[in-house]
Amino acid sequence: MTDHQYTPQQIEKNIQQRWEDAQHFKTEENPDKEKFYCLSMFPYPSGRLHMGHVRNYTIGDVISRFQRMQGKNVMQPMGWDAFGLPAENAAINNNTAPAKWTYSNIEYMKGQLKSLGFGYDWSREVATCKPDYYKWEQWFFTRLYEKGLVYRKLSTVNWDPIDQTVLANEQVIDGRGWRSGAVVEQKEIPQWFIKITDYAQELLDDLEQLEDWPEQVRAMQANWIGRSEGAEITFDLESSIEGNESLSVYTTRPDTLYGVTYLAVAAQHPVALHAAQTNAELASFIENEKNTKVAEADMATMEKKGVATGLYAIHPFTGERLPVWVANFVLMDYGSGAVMSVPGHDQRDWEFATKYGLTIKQVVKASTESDLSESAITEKGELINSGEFDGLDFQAAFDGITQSLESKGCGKKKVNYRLRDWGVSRQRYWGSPIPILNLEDGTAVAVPKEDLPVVLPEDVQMNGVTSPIKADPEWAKTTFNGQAALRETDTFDTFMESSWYYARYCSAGNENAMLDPAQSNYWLPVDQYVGGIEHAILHLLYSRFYHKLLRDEGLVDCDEPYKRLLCQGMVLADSFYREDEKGKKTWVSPAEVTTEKDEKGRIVSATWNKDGEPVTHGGMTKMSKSKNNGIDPQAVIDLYGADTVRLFTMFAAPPEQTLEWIDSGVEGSNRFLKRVWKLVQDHIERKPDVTLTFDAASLNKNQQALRRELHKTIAKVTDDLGRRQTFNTAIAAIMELLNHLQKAPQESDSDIAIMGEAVNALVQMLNPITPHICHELWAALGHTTDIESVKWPVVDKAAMTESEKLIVVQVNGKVRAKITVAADAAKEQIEATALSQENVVSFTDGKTIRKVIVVPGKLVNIVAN
RNA sequence: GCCCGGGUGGUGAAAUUGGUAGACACAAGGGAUUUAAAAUCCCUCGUCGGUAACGACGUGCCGGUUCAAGUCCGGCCCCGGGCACCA
Repeated sequence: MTDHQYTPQQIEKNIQQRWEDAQHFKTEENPDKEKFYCLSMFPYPSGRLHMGHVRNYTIGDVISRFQRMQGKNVMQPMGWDAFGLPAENAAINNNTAPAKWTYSNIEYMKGQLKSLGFGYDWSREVATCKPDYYKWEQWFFTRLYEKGLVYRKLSTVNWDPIDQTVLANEQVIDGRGWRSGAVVEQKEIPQWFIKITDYAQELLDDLEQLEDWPEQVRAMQANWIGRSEGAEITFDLESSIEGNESLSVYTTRPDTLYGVTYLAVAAQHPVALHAAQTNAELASFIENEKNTKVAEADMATMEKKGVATGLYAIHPFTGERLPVWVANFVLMDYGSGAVMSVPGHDQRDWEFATKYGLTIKQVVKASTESDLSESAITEKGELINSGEFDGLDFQAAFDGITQSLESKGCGKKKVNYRLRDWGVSRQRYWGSPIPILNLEDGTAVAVPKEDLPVVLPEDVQMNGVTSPIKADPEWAKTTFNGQAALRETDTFDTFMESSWYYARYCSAGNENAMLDPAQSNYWLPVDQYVGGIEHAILHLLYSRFYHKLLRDEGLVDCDEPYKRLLCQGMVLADSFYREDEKGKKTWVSPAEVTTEKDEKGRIVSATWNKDGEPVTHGGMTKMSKSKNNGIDPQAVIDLYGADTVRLFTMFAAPPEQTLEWIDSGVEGSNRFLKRVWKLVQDHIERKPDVTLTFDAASLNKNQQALRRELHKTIAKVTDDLGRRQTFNTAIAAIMELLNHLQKAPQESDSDIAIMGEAVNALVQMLNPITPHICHELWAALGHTTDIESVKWPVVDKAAMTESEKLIVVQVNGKVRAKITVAADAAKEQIEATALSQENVVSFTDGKTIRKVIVVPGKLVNIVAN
């Protein structure tokens, strides 16, 4: 017998304990059942769950429980993205070791996840900082190394000259080291790269398969990959430089070749460096550029600057002498680090040419009146001043000129990508060691499989400057085939761990292999992935890349890791601040503010509870530390229970939109659950006979209407939770149903029987969203089987059919009357009824009826004038 | 600059295939119950006019297609996100 009061805290604790004891959410491969793999992005164990986590994981749990109730074999795992810089910082601040801090956070947050009732299979839990996880990542990296997909090259890092250490980008604040305050320098050190560019085309092409991904994410990935079609063109130099007789450029506009009036190279280009040896002005320009890159890297519209090298190249078709310039807008790491400049048809080249008095030549006809002294003509069009190619359109000119270049051996079509290879070296401590040995003879080898994992020591002292494995000279020392060797002391980018965790869940704990294909091929691809939009590019792209690497290693057999993707929106809350004389804002937590509202409900004034003095309302902003407006989920769970938090989170906005956290809205959600509780308890108190049935044919009008309402709701909720994933409208439909049920009289046996049908369905439909209260009510309704293992309510089509329909009557598109007609009424009859309506008559009076449109079951539109 | 989203009551939103704009909820106002409060229940709630029935207007702006437009098309304004000297 259940309580008359809804007491979420007690109910929730009991059921969570039962789930845990019974290992209720543990899953195994079962070929007889359709599988469903639902994955939420695993959290970084920062200490406490925030509202963003709650939203993310509630969405995942609702989908999981819904799919479970569709009879599928649902796996929903959870783990920890446990490596990363914050642990190092926290360790220093708390005088502990990153490992200890991380493990205790995991412990706490795991408890929080359980208190929200998420149905995770904890037997598959992974923590990426554990050797049994990163061992396989290291092994896989050595496989890639052997396949030639990994290479080492010099690459730039942020260098703190006082601390003598490498800084991560987030440790550089306004160009200075976060701890030392020293001006950060750029330094070149050898780092490891994985050849993601080898897969650029496939990563681009396969985006088309991802029909169930948000369009936005696909567009962002396509932009990031940045494919462009053009030509590589080689210009002979007038005189050779250090054995090089030519200069190669990349262009997407080979059609404008006749408009080239100069070439431009990057400051780091070998040609530039060579010329600088005998050109002091150029040398200082190059030196200056080095510094500018550091201090003004974010300047979006930097002035176009350059210096002539004094060198000349020869136009492959006209033989003209083209001066070679060094320009600050040419990027060394895109294309070949050199461009052909067509100031007549490229705005950037035009600005540069105008500034330095270089020739501007028109070779494409302008469609409108354009003046080359105003700006470049960038549209594509018919060629002029281009010798034999005059009169060709863009495509014909593109093809003709590249073919001609190719036959002369000085050019060819080329596809370029914006995407760069993935640099995976980090000079941090709290990450997986890179499994490479540097031998005395200067060569590098992969750590042999039997010596893996290269274990990261966990019991360390952090000094805040140098990584403990770099600070300890002994750690790196080892041998390889009798030869002295030094271990790599850099660690992997943490994206390495998060790129394959989804697959490891399928074979979690396997000590003999990274993945067991029998398991991964049963579960993969992930059917539903849920996470934040902030991972739209890097994580999702690296992860897709890694999946293809796993496929090519024979560990998985599908092409893409995530079938359907849902990116949830941010969680916002009111923010409040106080400004001092200097304009510095101090943010006050909304939990400590009392607000006054006008009759429209808008905040007109706010005071800080601590001193009773006013604070300014800063509007609804993303919950963040900087705005001090984070709402602690734990406090809300303690007050209202997890079900209320889950319900509000899913109801207040569609999942991909921003969610405004409103206390009164949370109360409203709690109110709804209390009403559900009361409705079901009232029904139970009528002591309904479980065998009580009704004869569908002999129901009165109101009873029929109620059943119609119920079955329409079942159809809508099923579609909203499954196909549409608009959880907010599913909940609205259930609320509407509750409103109807509350008003339904309970006089006859058939009244009670219909109510029984309805409350059972309602509890089932609500279960994915608020599982605790639903499990409790389900048991109270006398069921002994688990609510999630019984069949999802089925739509009774007969109950949905209406004998009469409400039809809207419009005159010239405006509603003038509403009529009720028999569902099978003939068109003519509907038309006649519509035309006889008093209001319709008055609006058509004196007019001629031109046309009558009848949309069966919906509306009649009478066109008259 | 380029590429995606989006703009609907006091507020969050709904309207799925072009067919009753504002479901559901929050806030607000009024009432019942109560010694009182909380809780609960009932009513009103886009704007303007009207006691009402009802009417006019109304989905960022201008125009178009259509019997019918929040929804489709063209142009513009504003907001959010992503990318950006990418040749």
